[in-house]
Amino acid sequence: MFASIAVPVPFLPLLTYRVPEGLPMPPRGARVLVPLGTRQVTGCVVSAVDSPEAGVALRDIVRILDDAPFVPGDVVDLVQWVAEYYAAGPGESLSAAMPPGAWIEPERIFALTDAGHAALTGGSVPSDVERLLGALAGGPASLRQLEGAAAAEGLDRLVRTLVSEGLVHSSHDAPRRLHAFRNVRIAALTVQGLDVARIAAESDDPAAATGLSVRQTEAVAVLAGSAEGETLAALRARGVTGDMVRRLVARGLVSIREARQERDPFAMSPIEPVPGDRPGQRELTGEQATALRELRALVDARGFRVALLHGVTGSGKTELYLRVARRVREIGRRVLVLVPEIALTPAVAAVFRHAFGSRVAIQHSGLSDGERHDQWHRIRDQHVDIVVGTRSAVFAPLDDIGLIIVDEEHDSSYKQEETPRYNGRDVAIVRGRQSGALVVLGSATPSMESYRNALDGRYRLVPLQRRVLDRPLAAVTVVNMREEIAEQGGEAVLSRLLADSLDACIKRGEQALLLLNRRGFASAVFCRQCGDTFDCPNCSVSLTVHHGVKGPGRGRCHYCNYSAAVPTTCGKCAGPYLEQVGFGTERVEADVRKRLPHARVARVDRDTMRRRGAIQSVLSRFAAGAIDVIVGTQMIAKGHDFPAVTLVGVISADVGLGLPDFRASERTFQLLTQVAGRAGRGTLPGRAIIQTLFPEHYSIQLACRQEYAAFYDREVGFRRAMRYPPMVALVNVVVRAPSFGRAMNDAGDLAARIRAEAGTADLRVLGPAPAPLGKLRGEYRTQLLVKGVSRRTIREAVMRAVAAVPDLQRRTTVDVDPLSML
DNA sequence: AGCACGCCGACT
DNA sequence: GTCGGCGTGCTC
Repeated sequence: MFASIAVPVPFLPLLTYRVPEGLPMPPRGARVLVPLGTRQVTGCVVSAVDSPEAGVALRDIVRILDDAPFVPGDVVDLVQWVAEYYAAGPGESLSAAMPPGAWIEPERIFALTDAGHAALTGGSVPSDVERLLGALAGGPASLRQLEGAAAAEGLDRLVRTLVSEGLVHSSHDAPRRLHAFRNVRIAALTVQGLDVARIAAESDDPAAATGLSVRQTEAVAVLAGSAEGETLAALRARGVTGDMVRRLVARGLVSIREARQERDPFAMSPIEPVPGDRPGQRELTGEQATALRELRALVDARGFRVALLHGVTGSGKTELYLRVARRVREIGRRVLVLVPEIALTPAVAAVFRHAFGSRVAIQHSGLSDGERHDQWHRIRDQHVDIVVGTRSAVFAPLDDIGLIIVDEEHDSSYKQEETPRYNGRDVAIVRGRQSGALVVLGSATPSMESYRNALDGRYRLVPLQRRVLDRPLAAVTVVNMREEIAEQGGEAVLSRLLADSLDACIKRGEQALLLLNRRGFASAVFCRQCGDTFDCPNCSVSLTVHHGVKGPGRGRCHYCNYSAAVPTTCGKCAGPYLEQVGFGTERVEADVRKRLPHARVARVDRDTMRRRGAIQSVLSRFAAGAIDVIVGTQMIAKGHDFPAVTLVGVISADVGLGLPDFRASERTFQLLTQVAGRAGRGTLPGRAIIQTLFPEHYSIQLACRQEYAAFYDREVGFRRAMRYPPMVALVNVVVRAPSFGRAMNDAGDLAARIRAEAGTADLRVLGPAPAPLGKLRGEYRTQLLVKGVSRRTIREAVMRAVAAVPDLQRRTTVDVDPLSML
């Protein structure tokens, strides 16, 4: 018997291992311990193999870790699809579906051989060898343990030498735990203990009646109050020490059992739906009712179907999600809800939790490993009917899925920017097909891909064109910043209109959001004398000036985190005329504070929101009215519902437009539409002010008028003319090398090979060209864009070309359906 | 990704 | 002379 195993090592294909005599064939999805080189790693069974290919010496499975599937079979299927489609290894793809703690790697253990003992007693060895052998004479030890005993310098090399000389033997330790559950110890009274408790309770002098000490009698009384027992930690809090418990156990009055304790993410930060907004109870608009009827019919049909729910901001999509989910539960199937970044949009999770209670699990990267692990196991053990999570939740071990919701389906955070470079939305569709589910893609600004599919009839288009309660859309004003600069001079951050509106807004007791998709104080520093810029030494970007709390500020690289003090004189010509140009959120915050000293301002970006839960705290203070203005990056544009916000200011709509990316217009349109939708969600009318240097740009114009269809038509024409997605399939290939020349050469070589591999297929290779980030973390990067009709053809040509050049594989990244070209 | 091997410059 | 840097190949 043989098994095909996925191991968590990049680029490695499925490997075949022998199932040793006496062991059963492990089921598909079970984890096994296998030897790999000198290591022992966890692998996952993908299939049984009858007759392996000749040519490789097969090794034995060391141990079977699960006798039932760990990863469910359909998730293994899904992962295999991901591996193939996104040109990633089977093992690294499977890692995306694994809970924390699932990959167990036994440590290497070293022990003295007979020859080692002899060498130690013989005494004719160098002192460092003698010390190491001496440390091992006490018993086997791991490298970490040896570090304490022998010199750490060159330890691994020395150990390796001794292993090859036969003085030391190497093996692997047995994994101690196969799961990362947290166990707690619970103390409870035994039958005798209950008797004693009763005697104590009936007596005037309990201690004398029971023959125990006063303290022990108290402890018995405490335990008598809880039939299920108490955790040792809880007892300690009530003055019962561990020592006392031990004494009572010795007398046979108390027993201790181990129990699994679930780490509940909801317990840490209880989330309630926004008060005043009772999901699931509000009466539906006619449009919502029609949409609901359609979606319910698709649920009842129990077949695979994709619906694109195109609803303007504030049209009540969440309400619909909830009601469709209810229907799915009524027919006994399960629901998967994907959201872009749950840490930023707890609203959806709260709504589902509120409606469905404890049979809801959440899965996202903001959870601790322990919480994520426990949630995963709850799902797999069928304790959950609804999973709400970010992109990786698409691999949740949930059975019989009848509905998959992808909220804000256009959002770029569905794309994973490391291998496997999958798009959660697209994987969701594959999963829906696999389990015969309805997939609902929801967005006010659908991606070009999804809308095209809807127009072509592949997806059912379900429109929601009106806002609930017929609330009007925000009135949008575009401010031409060129005129503003002419008036104000220099670098205008806040236009007069925005500053005045902000002032008036706060004076009325209302709230405002200011958006700028760029962090820091200033974007760059340059010398007016020689033109030199203050750049990152490792990456091809200028350093961003950050001020932190006080002081002159530091330049920081947003890609590699390099940081240096901002110089006062030019590093090249030593001239004193350094100028800071461009501005980010820190500068906006400072300007708002200066112009509106009475305003209570908070900044929300990656710099201020490092701490876990920091966002929650700012958002709840904002909701409570303790903050007037939030200045932030796109973090604040997503999903939140703030009824008291009546003014939204976009400091610069041009940030995204400058990027060398064919999706720049689409992104700008989406962001502006979303952010304008943040204003006026309560009873008060909203207003949005958009500052730009290009007031005529179609993204900006059409976003202001919320004209999605017109934007789509315009943009699709551009994509067709330029042969970009969704009109063609696109694969981005980035080659890294220690020098620019080598990166260019290798990429050129690769381009020629891809063209040769493709043969007559309809395929075009653009490049090589320097990647938009030509240098990153000290490596030079060049790029090929491969366009074609069939992804399969492109992928196969690229894969064969890469494989043909030795050593290129580890320096090449293949991105199928890239979302960002950086 | 590890890990081993092997080549080369930098020291005692 | 060895020590230790890192480029290259291999992992059933």
